[in-house]
Formats: sequence, structure tokens, C-alpha cells
Amino acid sequence: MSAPEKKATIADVARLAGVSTATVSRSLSAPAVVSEETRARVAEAIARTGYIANSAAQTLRRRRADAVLVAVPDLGNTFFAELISGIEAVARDRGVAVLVADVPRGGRAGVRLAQQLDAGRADGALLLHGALLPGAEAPGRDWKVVTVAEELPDDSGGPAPVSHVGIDNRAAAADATAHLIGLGHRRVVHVTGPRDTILTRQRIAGYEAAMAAAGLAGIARVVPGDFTIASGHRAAGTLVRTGAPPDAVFCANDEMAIGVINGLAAAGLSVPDDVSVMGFDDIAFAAWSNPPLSTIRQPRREIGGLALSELLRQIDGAPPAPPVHVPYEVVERQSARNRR
Amino acid sequence: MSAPEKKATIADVARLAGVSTATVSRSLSAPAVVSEETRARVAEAIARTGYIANSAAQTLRRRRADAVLVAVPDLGNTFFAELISGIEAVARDRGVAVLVADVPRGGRAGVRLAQQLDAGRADGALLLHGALLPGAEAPGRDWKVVTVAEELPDDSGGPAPVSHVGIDNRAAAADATAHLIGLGHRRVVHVTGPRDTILTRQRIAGYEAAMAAAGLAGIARVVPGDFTIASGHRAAGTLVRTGAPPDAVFCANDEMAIGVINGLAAAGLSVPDDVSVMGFDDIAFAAWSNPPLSTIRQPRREIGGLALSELLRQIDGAPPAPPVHVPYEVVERQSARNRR
DNA sequence: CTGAAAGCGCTTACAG
DNA sequence: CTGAAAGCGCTTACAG
Repeated sequence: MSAPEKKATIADVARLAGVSTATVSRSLSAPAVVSEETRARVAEAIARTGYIANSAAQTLRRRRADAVLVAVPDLGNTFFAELISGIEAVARDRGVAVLVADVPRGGRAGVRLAQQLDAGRADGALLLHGALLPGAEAPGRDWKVVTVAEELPDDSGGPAPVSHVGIDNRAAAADATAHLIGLGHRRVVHVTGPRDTILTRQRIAGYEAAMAAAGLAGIARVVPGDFTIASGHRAAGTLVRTGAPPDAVFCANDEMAIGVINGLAAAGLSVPDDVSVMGFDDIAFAAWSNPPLSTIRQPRREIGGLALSELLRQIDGAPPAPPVHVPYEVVERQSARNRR
Repeated sequence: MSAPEKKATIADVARLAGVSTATVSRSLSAPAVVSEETRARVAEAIARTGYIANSAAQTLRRRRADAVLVAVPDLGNTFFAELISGIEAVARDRGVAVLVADVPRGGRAGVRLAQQLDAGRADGALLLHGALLPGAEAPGRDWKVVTVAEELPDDSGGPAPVSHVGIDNRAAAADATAHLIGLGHRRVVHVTGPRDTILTRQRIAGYEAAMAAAGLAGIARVVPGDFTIASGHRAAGTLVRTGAPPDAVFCANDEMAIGVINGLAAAGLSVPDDVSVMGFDDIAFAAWSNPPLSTIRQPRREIGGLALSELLRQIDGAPPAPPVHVPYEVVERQSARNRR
């Protein structure tokens, strides 16, 4: 029972139990097919040797790594971190390993992912942003891929026909905007995510649709951001310096909303007294910011878990499921309120 | 150049190039030893077939996975997420894969880690908290392990003799406390991290040492937290309701400091006017909280990168390096100021 | 500089 | 219910 000198192999176990390696293998993978007595002898030999099957040998033989790759644009971002946490929870449950690749947005690291997949290191990939694999290539190769939270754009910029789990970003952005309009605000501006991503386009589209539906298309205004707190702060500066002052600001994520509140305060504007602000995501800090942030809640852990489940289904041979939208929620806190 | 029907193997490449598989293998791993002409033929065959070596076969043969495991207590915590980001950056550089295991604090998931290591899925592990492997066992088995940011406790509760990269937590906590005392505060209280972790003990020790050095041992007070914002909020409530009101609060992380500021505000106390507050870590939100948080900065990405470098050295056969302390920094912002 | 051959540690038809 | 044997795709002494 003490630590063995050398790592035990299946042959060691077989020898000790007086059976063939095939029988040891079967005891582990299909115990029902092995006689009870034999199974007991094998179990004891395994316990004695501390045997753990070598995963490289299993992978080579079974042609399955029991591992998935998750590609994320920014691990430092709490949104992604929690998505991964949800992924990890089901991975643990299903006995699959999780390989993480931090792929900076805009970087050309898609090739690294492709290599890992081609090398058989992982059986499939979860893509946490839409610019990781060359859009056209992914569905062509026989990689199993599901996109998470953000879709993969096809050649025309719309969502590619790849399995996907996430909320309906366009609808959610429209709801957030409508919420602000419902509060009596008219000059609602939108601070966007990083340029040229499908996520950003979808949220802009939702914002514009809601403005148009309220007859406010003429005063719709979009200010660029990049999901960082600092970009929200900068956007607030831009808003204060140019154009008519906004009644409300809808930000494409919570970090930018926090930056906007901060930037507005620096310019002497108070939230929500002078300007209402809404974020997106409902990260942990949202509830504790000052004032607490009204936002859109995405069930991050659930999204991550569902996405892995779908990927595992595909790895098991099921055909790719069509994209699924999970429900989101408008959460009202104190950063947005009725127009005075 | 188009996607092949079946994944190409080394044998396909060899056939196409008219050489043996051994030569293909050498062209890839030791090109200098192969004639230029042969190398060119092999290179072309590789390009034509889109060959990528199967990693399971390589791992099995070389007895090396070129992968490391990183065990983290809470992926949703930005502190850990950035540590991993630093790890990933050097992993990418060195061509090693990163397996992440989210191991909830207090969970008994150390066994899962051990299995992954024993199965040869990874060549070593980076432990991001001190309760992941049974302390006594880790150094005994021939696992390559380096602890990151938080040490592994030995049987007596002190740091185990395992390679480690992080700041000197005791000294940093003492510096933070001394900083507050230097500002004129006397009733400085400490809100701790989760009970029974070595990190928590070290920071408490630093706090107590600084209080004692200032002749304030008699009024030292420690309030339990668990690194969550909510626990900081609760701690503030405790402080306000019981005992003498504090002049200053030193929190074991930034999240709790944000919670404390929030909780103090709820009780009608303003930071820093009524109470000074310091955090620990300097997460991204610290600079943008209201007021901006004075804290201790840990170079997270650097710590992660150094830790992986050390682990890789050990995997390459070098003896374990002694623990290394990287420099930290007291960052003064607006949440702490001179006593009125 | 190159090839033939063994072997890394498993799993799985195939027989019995 | 069990074993002998082939084979997954590489790498690496060993010869030449």
C-alpha cells in the first residue's frame, strides 16, 4: 500500500493477480463480463500496486483523449473565468480533462488550437470567443466544436452554423435598452465591446432595434469600448465632452459600466441622479459597485456546463445540435432609475 | 493542401517522401542530423499531408506529456485567473499544454489531481493553494510540484519544503499594517482569509507582528472572512456592532476590502473619512473602487510565469529550487489616509 | 546520414 | 469468462 518504486503497469497487475492483461483491462472497463472471483483478485492487485492506467496508452489505443480544449480570449476576465468554472464542474463529473488556452483577442493563435486538436490532445473544443478559428475552416475539418456565449461569424458576418450555447445577445441588449427607455430616458447611448466581433454587432443591433422601436433611432448613439474598465472611463469622457449629454448609458459589459460610472463621477455627474447606467453580465462585483449595478444576468456556469455537455455528445457521435439560447434576466439595482 | 480524408500519420509522410519513419521523426526532432535534401523532401511531404504528430503516441514513447496541471481553488476569483494567465503565457512559449482543475477549497479533490499525475496526463503540477494534496504525500511521491502564491503546509502547519514562488505574505501583511499605523491609526483590525489555511496564518502573523512592534498588541483584533466580498460586508457589520470602532481595517484580499467599505457605508461610516481600509492583491477592480483601494500589489502574471518555469526545470531533471519570494509593493490610493 | 526493429502501455476483436 | 496477439503512432538505440 506504500508508494511503489516504479509506476505499476497493467502487466504488473496481471502478473500479481495471475491473469492476463486483457482481463485486467476488462475488469476495469467492463467488470460485468469478468467473473466475480477474478474481479476480486484483480481489484486486490490493483490496490496493492496502486495501479493507474497510463492515459497516453489509452488515448493511443482508444483514439480518444477524454480531454477538451477551451479557448478563451482573456482568462483575467471574471466572465470567462466563471464560464470555465461551469465547464470544469461537468468535466470533473464526466471524467474529462480540461485544457485551457488563453488566446488573446486579435492574436493569430487559432493555429495553436488547431494543432492541439489535430495532435489528438483533445477530442473537441469549446470556443469562448468568435475569432479563434478561421471561420470557414472550423466546420470543414472534422473538429468537434461548440461556441460558448459568443458565436463564430460566418463569411457574411452572421453566426456560423456551429453548435452554440449562450443567451440571445441581440434580444438581451434590446431588453436592456428598452428597460432604460421605459424608465423615461430618451438619450440612451450604447458603449460597445471590442470592434469587429459578432458579439458587439449583436448587442449594437439589439440596442438600435430598441431605440428604433421607441422612435428614437434619430438620437441613437454608439461609443466604442473594448470591455475594459478603462475603456468605460474613457467613453464617459467622450460622452461628457461631445454631443448632447446622455440620459442613460447601456454598456456592453459590467466592467465598462463601472468605468463609465467612475468617469461620469469625475466629470461631476452622479449615477443614477444625473445619468442612469446599465451593464451586462452581472459579474460578482456588479452587486457591490457604488451604486449597485443594474444589468443583464447571464447564467455563466450553466452556459459553460451545457456547452460541454453538448460537445461531449458530439464526441460520442451525436450530430451537432442547433444553437441553443438559455434564458437571461434583467436585474434592476440602483444604477438606473426613473428620469426625474 | 486541402483537408485530408484521414488524419495523416508518420507512415504516410514517410511513404510520400520515400524515406523511413525514423527519418521523418528525425527531421522533426533533430533536423541537423538529416541531410538537407532529405529534409526538404520530408518537409514537402509534411506540408502536403498536413501531418501533425500524434501526441498520445509521442507521450507514450517519450514518457513525457508536455503538459502541466494547474490546480486552483476558485477559477471565478480574478486573482487566480490572472495567475493562470501568466502561466499560460509561458506555456504557450514553451509548447506545453495547460490542464486546469478547479478544486473547490475544502473539497477532497486532491485525489483527482494525484490520479491525473499518476496517469501521466501531466508531467507536473502547479498548486495554487495549500490544501490540494495531502501535505505529507506530495513530496514523497515523485511528483514534480511547485506551489504558487500559497505554500503547502507541512505537518506542523509551517511551509512544506516544496518549490514555491510567491511573495513573502507575512512581511507584506506586516507592511500593510505598519502603513496603516504610520498613518496614525491605532485600532487597526484585520479581516482574515479562510480559516486554517497557511496563507491566512501568515498574514495574521504579519499583522500581529506589526501591531506588537508598535506596542499595539493589546488592541489587536482579528475578524474572520473567507475572501468573498460578502464576507467583507459581514465583517464590517461585526466590527460596527461589537467592540470599539476601528480606526482602520486591513483585509486579507481586495474583494473583502470592497465588501468592508460597502458594509461600513451601510452603517453610516465613510472610508477614508471615518475609517481607513487596505486590501491585498491589487486586482483590476481595486483601482476603480469607490474610493480607490490602497492595497498590496502582487505581480500575479510574473508569479505564474516564474512558477511554471521552475516546474519545467524540474521536469527537465533539475533538482527542486528553494522557495523564491518575488517583490510586492504597497500601493497607496484613497481608501487609507492620515488619522484626523 | 539512414533504416529495420523493438517497445512505450494499453484495448479489442478473435478464438476457445 | 479468459487469453494470445495484433496494433494504436510514435522514437530511439543499434547497425551499417
